[in-house]
Amino acid sequence: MGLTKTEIFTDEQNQLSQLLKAMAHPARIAILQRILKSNTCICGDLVEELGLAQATISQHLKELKNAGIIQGTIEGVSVCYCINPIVWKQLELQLGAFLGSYKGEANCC
Amino acid sequence: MGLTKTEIFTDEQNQLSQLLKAMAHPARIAILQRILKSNTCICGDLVEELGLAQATISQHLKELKNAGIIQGTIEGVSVCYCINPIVWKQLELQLGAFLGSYKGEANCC
DNA sequence: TAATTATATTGCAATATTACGATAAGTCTT
DNA sequence: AAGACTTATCGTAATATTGCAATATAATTA
Repeated sequence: MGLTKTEIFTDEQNQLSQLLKAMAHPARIAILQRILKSNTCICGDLVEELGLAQATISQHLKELKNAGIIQGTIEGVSVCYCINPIVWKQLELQLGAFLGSYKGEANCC
Repeated sequence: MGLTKTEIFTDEQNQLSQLLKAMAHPARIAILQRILKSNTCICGDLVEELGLAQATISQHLKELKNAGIIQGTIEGVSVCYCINPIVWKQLELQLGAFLGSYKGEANCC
């Protein structure tokens, strides 16, 4: 096995889990935080700032890009990455609704 | 390799990525949604409602429990799971701050 | 055009995850 | 205690992820 059974879940569940998975790595959180901080985009600064090899950073960026969370633009020699506003907003809404649907303590456990 | 370099990240980054990872699977999202819906807890209903084997569900529950997102109480023959309010709130805050720190479009890409 | 710089891709080894059957462990009923 | 029932754990096979060196690709500069 070892293969997630996506067929049995809703599109929403699969989609949300994809986005979460893309963010579920400390390096990718660090990358996103870095992008959020320098409101402007960044590029290979990451390789210096995080302690990971260039190939590894590039791979993490690719995953974030594949998930649609960030987008990259070629800027001369380097590449400039930034948040994809649409996906980010969607994530914010979806996650907000999900997390917010918990109505504290009450009855259980 | 194949081993995440947690040493080089902050506790916050590692912790948040752990929580996200625990939720980053459609089955575990489905489980959480199920728990959120029946505000009360649930148990082996999941095995019937999701189309996964009992061992698989049990494993997913264990992961959610290990991450601290849910907690289980033995209730006679069955086990009752529910949200851990403290961790949930923390997640809500941390993620809210993270996602909310993006100040739309502006300059880039 | 050649050298330089920045990023992407490939190939690989180590480790992690997913799913499940089989089985163990625990609780309840009789 | 014996059986029924629920949940956990173990073992295993398939697949995915992580990280990096090496190399390829692309743009800029000399």
